[in-house]
Amino acid sequence: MIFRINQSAGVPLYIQLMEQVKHAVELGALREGDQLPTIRKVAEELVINPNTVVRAYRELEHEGVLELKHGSGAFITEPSGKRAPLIAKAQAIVQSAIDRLAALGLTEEELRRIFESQLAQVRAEGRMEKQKG
Amino acid sequence: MIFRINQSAGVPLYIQLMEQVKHAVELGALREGDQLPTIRKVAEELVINPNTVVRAYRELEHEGVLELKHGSGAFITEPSGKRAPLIAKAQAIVQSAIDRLAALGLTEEELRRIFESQLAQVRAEGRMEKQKG
DNA sequence: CAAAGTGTACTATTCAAGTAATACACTACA
DNA sequence: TGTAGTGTATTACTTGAATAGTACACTTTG
Repeated sequence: MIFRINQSAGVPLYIQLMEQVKHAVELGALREGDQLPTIRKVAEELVINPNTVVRAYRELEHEGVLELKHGSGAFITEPSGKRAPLIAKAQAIVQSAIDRLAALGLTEEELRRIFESQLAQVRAEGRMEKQKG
Repeated sequence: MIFRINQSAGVPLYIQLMEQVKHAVELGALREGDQLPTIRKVAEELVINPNTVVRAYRELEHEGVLELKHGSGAFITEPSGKRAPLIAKAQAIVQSAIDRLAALGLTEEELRRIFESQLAQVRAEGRMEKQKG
């Protein structure tokens, strides 16, 4: 598991970390029992404070995604679920769309704004699932 | 111009407002000379503090997107540019992708994570334009 | 058993976002 | 000319994110 964070995104770092772990689990890249990188190691690699990583891990534990074992490490507890193929399919769709958009010469910022705008549209129309399943 | 904000998104409200104005300009929905809703009106509609709106508008002014005219209002200064058709095309691509994804029964959160993950991918590979043009 | 590596627990501090309330200054318009 | 509606300015406060540093407790491994 390799984390990528964006310091200037406005989104709290611990949220970014949480999202990435969740995504890896949803995709099946992380499975039940897998060990996550150490709090200290993550903090060191990303040059952020260990407390920030602690916060992310602890919230994930609270949500039942992983388990923190005192003295030994953080381990995934949530089974990858049957949705993994669905997520993989969705990922393919997104990838092809982003590829086309990148080829058009769009900026990341422009792309983000378009994405948010369209998402808000779908949300407002109630066409988006609110809970898994 | 109608604003939509998401209080629980983690993204600062003034940033959300800025992004939406920029997007409207990029898309050509807002043109040079168009007046934006009043600071007080926006604050009232969204039930947020006027200072937050002021901040968004002021930063947009600083970026040259709009002009604040004391006593009269906020007006777009930036021409819509030749990129409008490009943005419109991009928007169509995104819309069709999101429609397909929504139909799959994906959650907004799942979709966001997939989007961020793929975007990070493209960014890391340097396949994304960094400046307009 | 000892040491290294892990998570846990504190306290203090800094910074940005957002709220709240008030007063002021300029402009458009009847 | 006045008044309503606009942006401007200021001060104070609350909250959450993130940093910084230190000490402690548990587990694994040699």
